[in-house]
Parts: sequence; C-alpha cells; structure tokens
Amino acid sequence: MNLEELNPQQRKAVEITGGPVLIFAGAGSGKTRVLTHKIAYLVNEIGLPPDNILAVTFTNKAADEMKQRVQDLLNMDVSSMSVGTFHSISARILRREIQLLGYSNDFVIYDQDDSRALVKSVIKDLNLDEKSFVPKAIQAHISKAKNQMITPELFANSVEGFLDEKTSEIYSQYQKALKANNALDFDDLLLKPIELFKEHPGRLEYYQNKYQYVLVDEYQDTNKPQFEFIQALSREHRDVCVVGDDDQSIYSWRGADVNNILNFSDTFGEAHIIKLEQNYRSTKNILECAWAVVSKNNTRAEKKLWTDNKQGEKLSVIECRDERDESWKILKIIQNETVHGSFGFDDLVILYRTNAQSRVVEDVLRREGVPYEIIGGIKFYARKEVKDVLAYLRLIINPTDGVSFDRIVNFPVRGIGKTTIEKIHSHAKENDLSYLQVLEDLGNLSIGAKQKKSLHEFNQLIHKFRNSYKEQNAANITHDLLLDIDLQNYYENQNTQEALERWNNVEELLNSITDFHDNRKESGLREFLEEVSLLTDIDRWNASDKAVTLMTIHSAKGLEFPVVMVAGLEEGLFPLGPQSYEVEELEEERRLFYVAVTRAMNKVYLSHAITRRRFGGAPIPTTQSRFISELPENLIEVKGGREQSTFSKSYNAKPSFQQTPSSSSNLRKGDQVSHKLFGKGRILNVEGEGESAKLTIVFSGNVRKKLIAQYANLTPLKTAS
DNA sequence: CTTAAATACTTTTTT
DNA sequence: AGTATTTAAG
Repeated sequence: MNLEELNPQQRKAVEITGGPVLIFAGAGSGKTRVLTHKIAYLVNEIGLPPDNILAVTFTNKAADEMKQRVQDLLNMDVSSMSVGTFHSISARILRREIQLLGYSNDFVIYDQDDSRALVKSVIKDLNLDEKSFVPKAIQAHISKAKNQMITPELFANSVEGFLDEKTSEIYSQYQKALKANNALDFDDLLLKPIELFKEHPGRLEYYQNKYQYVLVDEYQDTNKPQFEFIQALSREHRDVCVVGDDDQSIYSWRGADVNNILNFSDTFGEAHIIKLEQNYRSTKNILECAWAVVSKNNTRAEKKLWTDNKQGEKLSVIECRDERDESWKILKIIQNETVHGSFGFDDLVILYRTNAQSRVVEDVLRREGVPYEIIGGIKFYARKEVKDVLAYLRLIINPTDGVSFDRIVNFPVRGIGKTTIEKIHSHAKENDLSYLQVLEDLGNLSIGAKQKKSLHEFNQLIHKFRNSYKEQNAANITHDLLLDIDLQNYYENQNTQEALERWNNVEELLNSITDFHDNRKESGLREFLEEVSLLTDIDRWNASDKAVTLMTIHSAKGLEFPVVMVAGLEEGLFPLGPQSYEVEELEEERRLFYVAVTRAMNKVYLSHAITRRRFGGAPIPTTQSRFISELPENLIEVKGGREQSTFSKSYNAKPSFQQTPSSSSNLRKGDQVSHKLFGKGRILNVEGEGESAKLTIVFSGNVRKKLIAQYANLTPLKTAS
C-alpha cells in the first residue's frame, strides 16, 4: 500500500494499530485522509475484513464520502463496512435487537417536534398547566438529563421542590409514552444500545466480536452515551482509534464532554498519542489569526498549527451600518470575488452564529440574482406539509404511534375536533389501547354520528395500507395514499400561493421517495422513514452546485472553502448571549470563532453592524465583537468604513452584477434557475438553441412562464445532470 | 366544527 | 417581521 503521500505523523497515525490510538488532528491537517488510509491499511496490511470495522463520523455525508474513498484506495467492495453517525449506527443495531428491550422493530424515530408534541400531551394528561410547564423547556430538561444518562428513576431521587417533582413525573410518563407509541427519540437512539449491552451481555459480546476495530471522528464532540457505547464495544480488544481536536469542541450544550478526548488515555488505558500539526488548508495569516483568538482560552491542550502555505492576504474586517448594509457589502464582496477575482460562487461561504441571520442576506442575494443555497433553518423534512404525509406513512407502519395519529386524524379536515380527539385519548388511556385501536370499536364512544363515520373511514384507510405496504414499494404506497386523501385538491382549492407551494413540497417528497426506491431496490417504506429522520441538511447539500452557500458555523464543521465570510461579529450575537458570560460558555464561542476562520483556505471577511434589529423591532446599537479586538492588528485590514456613500450607492445602484450571457444559453431541460422577479424555478422545456432559445419554466408557486434565454437574465442554480 | 382575527413568540447552535 | 398558536365569531 502506498503511504508515500502522507507526512511522517500522518503515516505513524495510520500504521500504529495495537491498542488505543488518539490522534489530535488540528483544522485542515489531513484528518480524513489519515482515517481513510488507516481503514484501507487495516484491510490491506492487517487483513481485517471490512465488515469487522466500525467507523463513526459526524454526518451521513461524511460517512458516504469516507466509504467511497476507502473503496477507491482499496479497489474492492467495502459495502459491508459499518460507517455512519452514532445515530444511524445505533438505529441499525436496534432494528435487529430492540425486541429484547420490549419494543417492536417497527419503531419510529421521533424528531424534536414529535417529541415536544408528546411532552405536551403528557403534560396535559397529568393535568398540569402549560404556562408553568412549558413543553419546550421541559423537553430540553429531559433531553439534558438523558444526555447525562440520568434515568427517570435517578432523576426522581434528586428532586427538589414542586417544579422538579413534576418535571420528574413528566419525564417518567414521557418515557412510558414513548414505549407505548413504539417510538424512540434521538436521545433514546444512543441510550438503548447501551441498555441492550448491559441487559444482554451476549449481544454485547457479539458486537465486540463483530467490530474488531473501532474508529471515531470528531471525538471531542462525543457525549456520555456515545462514550459509553464506544467503550463498551472496544474495552475487550482495545483496538480503538479516535480523532479530534479540543479546540474545535462546539457541542457542549448538547452534552458533549471535551474531557472524553482530554482523558482518553485514562479511560481506555495507555494510548498512543499522535499530533497532526501541519495544516494544508489555510494561509499563514489565517492560521495566525485563528490561533490568536483561540489561545486566549485557558482550558486547552497547548498546540499550534503551522503551514508551508503562503503568507496570504490580510483578513478583512468590514464595518456596516446595520444588517441590511451588511448584506449589501457581502453582495459586493461576492461580486468582486467572482467577477474581478478568480473564484466561483461555490468557492464562497457565508457563515453566521444563528439561523435567523440568513434572512436579510438571502433577500439581497435573491434580488440581485446571485445563486445561493441555504443549509439549515427550516429543514425540508420538518415542513408541516411534509411531516403530515410522513405521519400517514409512519402510522401505517407503526399503528401505535400516537403523535402521528394526532397529527393526521383531522388532516385533511374531516370534521374531527378537539373534543372528539380528547374523548379518543381518554378512552385509549382507560382501556389501555392505542388511538387507532379505539377506532376499531366506536360503539360506546359518545361522539356525533358524523364523527363516527368519518373516524371509521379514517381507520379503514390506514388498514387498507397496512395490509399492502409490505408487498408494495414505498413510492406506490405514497402515490396511492395521496390520491386517497385527495391532497392535491385540498391544497389547490385553497387557491393561495402558499398552498400551492405546499403541494409542490409534497410532490418533491414523492420524488425523493421514488429516488430512494430507485437507488436501493431492496429497501422499503420503513427504511425510507428511518433515513429521513436521521438525515441532516448538510447531507442533502451538494457542494458542487454553482452557488454561494449560507450556513451556521456549527454546520460548517469539517468543511473548507476558499473564501469565508463571517457575519454579525457583535457582542451578544457572536459571542452570543449576555455580556456576563460563564467562562466555559465564552470559551466555546471562541472555539466556534476558531472553527469559522479555519474553514478558509485563502480569504476571510469578518463583518459587523453598528446597529442591528432583533425580532423586527427598533435598531439597537451594538459593540464590535471582542474576537475582532483579539486579532493581531498587523494581520487585519479594516474596510467599508462609515462613509455614507457605500451604503447609498449600493442601495441605488442598478444591480451591477449580471450573469454572463453565455451561461444562460447553455441551459437544459431540468436545470434549476433563479429569476429576479419569479424567484427559483425549474426548466420544463427548451425550444431552439443558444440565445434565442425559448424556455418553459415552472417557478415556485407553480407559476409557468415562457421566456427567451437572451432576455430572461436567468441565474443557473443546479444542472439536471 | 370551521374559519378568521387577535395575540404570542421568535434567535443559539443539531442528531 | 414573520410565523405559530390561541381565541372569537359563524
């Protein structure tokens, strides 16, 4: 095997195999390359079969890429290797084993919304006031407890005061409700395998045997259950390799414990420790600035990245009047880097601390016809209309799912109101039935005849699909279902842009189910639902699209871009929160800044606004982020300035940015484009060629237009291929 | 029970 | 400002 292309440390990291290995991998130090080579090395040189390897990554996308790269290195089929996120690996194990814990393997995975809905209904069942027991807060509290592996029993032992006592009660009821619904929340996904291993040592032994080598990426962001999972699997053979960087630990709010990496040797026993400190990504200036800020932190392992890359340009600090001006200045930078500079749209990323910041920037980019893509925010699979359809599919597979039942029993409207639903709930509770089972025998339920009929029909519908879903493929089922509930008419009759948009999203869901089925013939509805609940936005992102990317810094972890713009560098926004910080929280913000800056290869722009409005209120004066003052003065250049002209100029100027004419002449059927007036659209048909081609385009809201390429001034977003 | 109007809430970050 | 939820009228 060829390890020539690795530097000495990287090579050592690949070749050391007996016993625990800890790799401190700084930003851009070639960590993915080390991991893929190490796996290839294990297979090729050590002779370990791929299905005896477990590799945990931070996103599904990273998992796919890792598998592909190993496959390319080895030139053999490695599909039997277990690569995935903690959540997807756990889900896979549980599909096979969960009967041992008293669930059925048709369990559904509840996302945050679902789990909040369940908390809400538990609060209601306990006759507690939603004003004093805010579902969202309670859910956060429960999730935090679960992340620390505090069971309902343990929680009950340490209650103090009324509020705690009731929270404990809700927690315990919530857990019971999950089981009754045959559902797991995200936290359960991590906890249940550990429970399985504790209660059934034979199963643990099986998996210890199966996963003879365990690798974990982004180890600094593992929490207690994840740590225990890895430890359980590898404590016998001790062949475990973790990779991480304490300076990039940014998930402590989710229970991640940086001590997992700092105390690795203590917990796994005498480990080989390797440090990768050569950075291949960024310029010297960028690294110097990133280090200047993060080194202000007290609790960190002392280290400094170095690079052979060139000095590079100074980092730019852009001062803006307000968030609108900031967006305009970002636009100017994009224009400058793409038209006058040598970068493409996909070389640029705009990073921010909170999702809410994307809106203003998006407004300007859309209006000026700059192709962009937003990661995060309102996730596709979290949209109401999509979740409604998914709820049908979930109920078909898992008829005990009460959260999904509540969601669709009156969607589309079929005359079932609040009181009827409450009667179903109480009847279910008294007789220990699932909601759907209640519908089997409506005789002794005191509800109207109209309601009875309607509920009966609903029940028939679900059962019809329950009887056929195993033989049919997922796309057909969904298609038939949509016809049966007549959803298209439901939306089209509302006759609003919004409703049409929603129907489009439902159609897109159907498309993605068809896609899924085409790619994985052996997989059915259940597999699709699982994939959907564990997919992140980053997983759906196509990095090669010719568009500027907008995302939070958290989402950007592990990625790199030639040009990085970080917006909103103001006290209270970044670092986020009150000025009076707990030291640990401030240090995490600082690490976040470190992550943001080290995404950049060539150029960094840092912008801050002098005033900013929050919640659409009045503009509030801001203070420049302390992180800017922590940068070495000789490495930054302050631009933009206060002069009025930049602001008004950018406001009044005709959009100086035009798509080059040639690009709109190459458009083909199926391409996605953006239009100044009509927004995003997809090309349905092309008549003629080149500049004079006539394009039929369907824009959002199902608006169809026929445009001539030459005059349409379209911005290509995605090509169909 | 449904629809329209009033009001409350949003902004941490994500699996 | 924009969206979700709650309340009042039909």
